[in-house]
Amino acid sequence: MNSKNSKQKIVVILGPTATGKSDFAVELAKKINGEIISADSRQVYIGLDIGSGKITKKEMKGVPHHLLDVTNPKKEFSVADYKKLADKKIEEIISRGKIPIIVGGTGFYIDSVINDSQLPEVKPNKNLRKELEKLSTGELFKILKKLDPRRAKEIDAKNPVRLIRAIEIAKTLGKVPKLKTNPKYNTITIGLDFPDYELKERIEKRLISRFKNGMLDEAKKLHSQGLSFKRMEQLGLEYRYMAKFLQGKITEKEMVEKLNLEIWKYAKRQRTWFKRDKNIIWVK
RNA sequence: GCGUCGGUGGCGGAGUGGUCAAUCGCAAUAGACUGUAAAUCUAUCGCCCUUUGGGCUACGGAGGUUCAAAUCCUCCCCGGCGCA
Repeated sequence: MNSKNSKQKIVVILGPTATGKSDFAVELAKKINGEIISADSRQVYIGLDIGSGKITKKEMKGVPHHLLDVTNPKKEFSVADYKKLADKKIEEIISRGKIPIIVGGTGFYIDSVINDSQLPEVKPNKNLRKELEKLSTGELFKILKKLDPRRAKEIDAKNPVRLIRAIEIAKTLGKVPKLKTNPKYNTITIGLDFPDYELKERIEKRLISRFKNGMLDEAKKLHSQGLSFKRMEQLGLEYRYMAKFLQGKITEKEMVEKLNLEIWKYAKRQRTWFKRDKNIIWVK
């Protein structure tokens, strides 16, 4: 009771894409003397601006923003990287006597921070992954089962990404440690959302305006700076379909149609993730 | 008008006498998520019944052949193409 109340307060603003989280956060930050920490797996990359919906300097209205532009898109970035940086930023903000406001749509990143998830300290092993990628999920599952029956029992046996990472961990640590969580902050979480038809409309309008604002040029520029189309496709959504278009794999019409649909589907996936947290205060 | 190819589930598209409520892809719906998370993956997906199961209605329409038809035959309707 007491210990809970003595915990530092932090605010989280989340919700599916295109719900106006950034603007909402700026207004709140001004009111409560806060600083914003972005929780967006794409906005961490330098140069992914229009396509990722990164807030502009002007839109920040003087409110400090953190964890935007922290790495090069050619490099891989992960939750673990995010968590380390976010933990540090939170402490810094608190030490300044201000309130940290975590804002974004990447649920996995947000949860890792507010739950203080103890992710296994095992770095990605490129060579191992390359080898494992050649195997079928059935084979991968067998390997994991031998290494760590406990983890094998609960893992998604058909998801190669999950299986490979689990094997990677088990190979170095002997097994995959049970995930420990231990929330260290007193978190208040606000969720922003809209009814389906309205969110779809917002997604469509936003996509049009992104193209108008030179999103395609941004993609071309990124490529000319050495970002491969393969990597761009990995980044998903806007970047994925612009990369396909720029390679002539799809037409412009297909790109736009596919994007509207895929962004909507993404929004629904985000909602599914957020449903697990019953403490979110939804504003619709 | 003649010829020809075709009309299949929300869409695309397999199937060409039985093992078909009908491969597959897309969409849709629900979901998972321990360093790729805008990523990756799963389930369901004609209607009804509580079921490993059963019933019903279905493959443009109407008849017919057959023990059995989405699959064969006849006529009709619709679309593409070719020739007039």
